[in-house]
Amino acid sequence: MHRMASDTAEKPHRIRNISELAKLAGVSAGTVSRALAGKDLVNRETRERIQALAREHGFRPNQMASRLRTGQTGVIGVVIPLGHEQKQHISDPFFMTLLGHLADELTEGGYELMLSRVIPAQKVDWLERIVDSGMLDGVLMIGQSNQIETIERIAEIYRPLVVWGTWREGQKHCVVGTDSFAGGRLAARHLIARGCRRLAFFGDTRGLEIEQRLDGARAEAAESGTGAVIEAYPTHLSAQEMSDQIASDLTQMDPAVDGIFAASDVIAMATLRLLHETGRKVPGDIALVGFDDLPLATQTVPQLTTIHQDIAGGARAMVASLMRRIAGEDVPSTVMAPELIVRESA
Amino acid sequence: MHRMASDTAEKPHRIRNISELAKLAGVSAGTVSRALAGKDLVNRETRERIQALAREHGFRPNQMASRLRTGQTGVIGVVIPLGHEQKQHISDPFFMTLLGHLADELTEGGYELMLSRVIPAQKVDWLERIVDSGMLDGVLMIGQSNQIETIERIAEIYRPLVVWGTWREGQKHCVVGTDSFAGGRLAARHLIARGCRRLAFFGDTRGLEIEQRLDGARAEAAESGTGAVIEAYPTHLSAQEMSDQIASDLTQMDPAVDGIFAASDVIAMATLRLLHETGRKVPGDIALVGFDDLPLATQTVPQLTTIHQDIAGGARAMVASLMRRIAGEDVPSTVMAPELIVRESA
DNA sequence: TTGAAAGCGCTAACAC
DNA sequence: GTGTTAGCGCTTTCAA
Repeated sequence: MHRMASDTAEKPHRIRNISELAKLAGVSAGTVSRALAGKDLVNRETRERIQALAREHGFRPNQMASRLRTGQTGVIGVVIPLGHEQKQHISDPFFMTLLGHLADELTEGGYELMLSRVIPAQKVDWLERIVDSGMLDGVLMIGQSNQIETIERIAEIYRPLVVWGTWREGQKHCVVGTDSFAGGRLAARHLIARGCRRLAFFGDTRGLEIEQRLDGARAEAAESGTGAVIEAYPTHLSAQEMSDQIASDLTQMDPAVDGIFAASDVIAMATLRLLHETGRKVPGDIALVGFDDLPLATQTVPQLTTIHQDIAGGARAMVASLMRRIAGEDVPSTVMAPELIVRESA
Repeated sequence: MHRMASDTAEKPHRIRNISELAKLAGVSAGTVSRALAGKDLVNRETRERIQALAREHGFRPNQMASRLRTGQTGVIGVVIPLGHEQKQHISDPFFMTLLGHLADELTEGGYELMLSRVIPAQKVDWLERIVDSGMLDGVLMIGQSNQIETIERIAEIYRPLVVWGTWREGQKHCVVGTDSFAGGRLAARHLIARGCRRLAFFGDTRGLEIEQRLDGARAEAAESGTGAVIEAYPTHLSAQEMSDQIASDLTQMDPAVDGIFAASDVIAMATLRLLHETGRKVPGDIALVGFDDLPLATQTVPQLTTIHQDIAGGARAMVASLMRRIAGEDVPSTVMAPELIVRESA
């Protein structure tokens, strides 16, 4: 019944496009376009009148058309390739944290974010499809997975592409990431320094970054002159499988293992729980170092000693590099130094 | 500039649009369009020749143009409004898990996903801007925050909108979510059944869902006839502040508190650690129930007893409802039943 | 300061 | 089967 009141206002027929608004305002479409864009080529009075009219009718110019016309999409693609581990969920906390920061940065820069979670194995030309879609001003990739060749190939012909990941000698594409090898060294050095000699590495080395973390740790062990050794255990990335895998690794591995380097905080957290269940004290019986320094690393019992990656800074660097590449500049890769954060688990 | 040798193809000059390809193939643009779309109106031989040519030159039709023309964007907007808690990061695990599932569902349905993280306070017409952008076939919202009025207003005029959240009597917009009130009841009932009488609730009740969880718990306590009482403590959502807040709540609250209902697993996890630090055993000294049943709930020590929300099922329901709304159907809200998962913390 | 007109690249109705 | 044509809704010269 109170509804009647609102009907007294003449039913504002919905404006569908700029020329309908133009007709209403008694000007041409061009003028409306200019007015709505806030250009000062149009008379201030006319401009404000048109803007008011648009607001009143809830009209907003069609972005698709505008973008087609200008050739600028204002959209950045963020893609997460799931190459070697299809079960890996997009909700992987590290990716999500990075995605969050990316979203913040992009939004701030006035860009929209188009998210693709792709399984490269399903389509050979997955990346071509994305960069050639005509919908994107640039592409940000989270993780290289096992798709380095594809990335290199596309990077040759598509400049506005920046990838999160570890840098490798001689590569052509622009990456932003932490020095995984150095991170691995840091972890092993800490473990060895506190007396560990038989180390276990938990992680899926099919990914380049993880492989380099292991390589770094191995290099450190070898050069330590302590005779410390590292045995690697492949770890699946999906939650349940990871748990099962770690549980079985834990029972089957050499009981003399006194230190574990987990390739991520998520793996470390699962390991922590499983260790607790089998009655082994951390760090008393076994020391444990994680990787990433996610927020959750401070919430475990004991808190995780881990290798810090500057995720927010990385996101900023990715977006900054991408912007410069969109502008035509050639931007080199960014390698950030990892940092050991000593908490309680090692 | 003159075109000297056009046919010898010494340099694979990049094809820029459909008519360039048409010229190359010796057909019209229309035919190329049809061929590339795989329509069987064109001669199979011609079609294959054109497709081969396109592949050879790495040509892909401009999506922006195609979408403008057809009026179908193939893009779904996923928006996360950060109303009452601007510090809440997009990487909130619950949102991210839901987002992951949404991405899976949408990708499967052939849709792209455009992600917006918005702070409604900064722009009154934030939702209008999104739905009127002309870039989206539909919008999915994760969480209602304190923006119910805005959502209701837009839902009246924009049909393809589905929101994750709790359902409230008389609302107009389409939500998919768990019955928060029932979830609150479940948590309180369990706590009371195991003997707790002085309960604390940790959560930010400015969000409708959280408020209803508390209401449900209070209703259950009142009806239990046991004299159980619940005191609520507001909790901030950003990681560090949350921790500090809980720490101070824990020291200041009535020492007789024997059960805690945390509004989310993330809050529960932080509480667990803080309780441990102050030497209180869970569930021995204090029982603890979380909410959400995120993967991390199984990785804490002790594992979290929590209220399960079917996130994957919810994502599926959201996408399904949205598709039907896009098709013009009117789809009612979906309320899923919460489920108590008893693990170790209570 | 404004209007007219020419597209951006693609699709689909209508010819032939 | 394939070509022609007329836009989708907007921006931007070019004129006036």
